Amino acid sequence: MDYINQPTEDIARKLLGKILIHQTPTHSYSGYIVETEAYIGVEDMACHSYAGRRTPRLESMYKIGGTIYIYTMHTHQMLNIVTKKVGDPQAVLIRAIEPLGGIEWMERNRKTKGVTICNGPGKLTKAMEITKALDGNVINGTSLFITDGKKPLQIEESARIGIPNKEEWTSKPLRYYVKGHPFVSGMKKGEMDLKGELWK
DNA sequence: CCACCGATCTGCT
DNA sequence: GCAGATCGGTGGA
Repeated sequence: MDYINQPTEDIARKLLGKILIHQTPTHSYSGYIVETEAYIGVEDMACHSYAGRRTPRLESMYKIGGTIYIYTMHTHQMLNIVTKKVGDPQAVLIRAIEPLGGIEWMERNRKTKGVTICNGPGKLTKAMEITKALDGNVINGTSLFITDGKKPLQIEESARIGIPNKEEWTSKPLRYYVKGHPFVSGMKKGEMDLKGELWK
């Protein structure tokens, strides 16, 4: 997977279906990525690095594509994969996964069962024990990995979640998800495809 | 030092 | 669909 020499939007699409793996000393967690969002850097009003903003907290975004960037808000950790070259602060936010391995431990970490264990950016990091300790490391370099998985049958686009008052950036279709997948955040029952026709 | 503000989540309408 | 909870990062004084 090339995290440097292609547009962030393309990387966000291609991450759908890939397998995210977190190996802790005691557990192995994994799941298919089913929802992502692209953040396009200094021109993107919704991006943390908008207008070249640079603070200690954002430093990882300025590193090489493939770097892990983890942002904390409202006590939740959010997992991003940095894209592009050094000094071009763009990233893809991983918003939801379909659990594959370590499901019982995910349920224990989240104290619940079913789709709510990881159908949102804060939920999946809690489920997989992903913490700020990984911030600044490179994907596939330490304990967090992304490997090839499946291909979505159909990719749906929409505006990003939770981005009000950012002019045209509020409505740009920079959110991508596997059409009909039950683990996508906010998925309504009527929009779910329960016949399993989600992947190629 | 202190006030402001979310790339959220949950629960209720 | 919307309000409230909740708290660390950030920037101004």
